[in-house]
Amino acid sequence: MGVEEQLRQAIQSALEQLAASGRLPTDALHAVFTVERPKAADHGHLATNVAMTLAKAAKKPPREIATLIQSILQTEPLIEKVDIAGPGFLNVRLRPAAFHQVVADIELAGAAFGRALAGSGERVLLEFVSANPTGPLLISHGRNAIYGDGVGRVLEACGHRVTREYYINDFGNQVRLLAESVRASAKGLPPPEGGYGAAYVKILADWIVAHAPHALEDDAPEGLLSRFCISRMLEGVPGSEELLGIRNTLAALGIYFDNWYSEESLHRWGRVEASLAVLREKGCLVDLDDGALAFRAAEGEDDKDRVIRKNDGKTFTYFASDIAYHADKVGRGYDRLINVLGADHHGYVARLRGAIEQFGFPQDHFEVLLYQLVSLLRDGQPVKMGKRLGNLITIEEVTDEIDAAAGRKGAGADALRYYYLSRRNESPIELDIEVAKKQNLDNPVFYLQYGHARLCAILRRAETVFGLHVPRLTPQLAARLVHPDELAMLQQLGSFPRIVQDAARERAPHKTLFFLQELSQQFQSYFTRLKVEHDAILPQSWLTSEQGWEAKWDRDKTLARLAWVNAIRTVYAAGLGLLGISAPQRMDRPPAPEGVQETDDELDAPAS
RNA sequence: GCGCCCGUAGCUCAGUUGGAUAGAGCAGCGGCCUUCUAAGCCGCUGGUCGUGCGUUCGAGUCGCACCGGGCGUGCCA
Repeated sequence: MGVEEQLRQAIQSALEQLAASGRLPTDALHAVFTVERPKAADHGHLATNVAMTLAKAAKKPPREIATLIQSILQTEPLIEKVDIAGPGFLNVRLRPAAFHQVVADIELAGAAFGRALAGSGERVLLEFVSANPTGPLLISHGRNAIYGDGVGRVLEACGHRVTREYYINDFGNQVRLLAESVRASAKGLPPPEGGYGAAYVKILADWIVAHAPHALEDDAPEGLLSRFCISRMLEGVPGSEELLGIRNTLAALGIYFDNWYSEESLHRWGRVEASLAVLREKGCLVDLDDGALAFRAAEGEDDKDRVIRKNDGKTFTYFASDIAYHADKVGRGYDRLINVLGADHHGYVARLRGAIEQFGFPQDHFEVLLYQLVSLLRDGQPVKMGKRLGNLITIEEVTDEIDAAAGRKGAGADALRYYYLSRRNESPIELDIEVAKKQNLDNPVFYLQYGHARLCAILRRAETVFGLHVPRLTPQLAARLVHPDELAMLQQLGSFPRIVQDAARERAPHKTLFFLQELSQQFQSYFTRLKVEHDAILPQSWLTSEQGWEAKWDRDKTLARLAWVNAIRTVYAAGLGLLGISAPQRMDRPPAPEGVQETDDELDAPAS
């Protein structure tokens, strides 16, 4: 348990005592208050506003309530001092032992530290990405993929059972247009009106000519040619650098789906008609005068009728499929349905909600997580990107370049994940493609990973050079952990479970990222300071070069710090795991760029 | 017109169900490597939190109005 939770419990029991003795009203027990680390160091380790939030209900001035609570808290063995400040804040100083407890929790839980107990959660269907398989995944799709997966990971950490699902729009007009564009390309003709003209269409066409030429003879809308096109878009064209396939692109980002759900199958199995029959039964279908069929949501759900079948009497809109699809989701018995959509779809949410309600699913368990769109720039200029235009920027185009700059496969995926997860989903993003590709060793994601690698390096060196394994933090060793920075970091580690829960509850994986950023900063600052102060964790050569150095060596302090380092490393790795960012055990110093020392010469060189 | 999202340092963004003197990264300037990884550390510079009212002990945070930007308001997906 972190110190925040310990203090929270102490306050709660203090309130119980005060209520029992009649010094506070009984509703004080339900007080809502914060326990937080104050920004100013002289405000102690923790501060709470409990006296202020109670003032109204207790009909007493905040400082008077604060005095009551103070007198009880001061008897707590782990509390050193309690001050009353300002309008009624309680500032609390803790004894070092209060901070040490979290290490035992981390030792016990290991990589599972921060996760909530299993079994307490819900069965969640998380639908995300679901990009049309009529083109490769673009950099803008990356936000959906990475945000959705981040939400999934953090929900899982809180005990929910998450099923990740990708809805494949393999039916209808866009698929037909892709197939026709491929057919045209195979014949050396330009794409049809509204068709696809990007380079990948040619690659698709070449593959089909080489491996399935008979498909070109099939003119049916959902026929062989469409099927081949979709499967190649999903699985990739073997040997092609440009058409890796959506599934492989996602895998390279560390994103895996449990289900790939076909829209076409809904039609093939009559699920669309079946779900419409249910709606007809409920009386929420409307036959329009021109022959079209529309859905009318319950009062207050949506503002107009939405067409399901066009006025030709036979062509279904995408909404028809979505009704059937969501009816199916409801039927599969999940506790919660979550859809991740770009903000450009938000006008669609009301009708979807209206339809789901008709299938008897509780409204407050259906969530649509909207993220704001990514607008692309190239050197500061807006880039217009459409699947029918030529200038597509794929995910690989960006990640490959970062891989190359960092000299490591996967660096680009880590960098992209960091980039998208470092913003709230409501925050619009302007992504300059040239800047993104140039992200080099200054990339903030490497800062995080470097911190982890450093921790690993300490533990590795302890073993290989000194034969020291990470010990359990016994009380004897804990007594050697008193450096204020060490205690502050333990405080930070203790808040991790709370951060994870907040991130899950608010569907805000970026909170984990900012937590780690702060942890990294604390550690790397501490690490350098010890070096300067000649108080390194492991014995240094200035010590070991002397005869009988071991007599001067504070072995317990080293051991205590190893336990401490290992606790940080554990939380670090857990946090990176929640972000889907890799946690390298080693990051060797990159070679110094050549020619750096020559730069002055140019300035000093006499003009010739 | 109406609906949703956003507006915080030069740039990119955090800001814990309203808390004390609003933070970080990048960029800029100045320092720190014979010793556990310098992909690092320390310091400095940088703010009318879009504007104005209101709610209260207290507002970047909540309410209203306005300004500015994005998206939506398709029988496209």
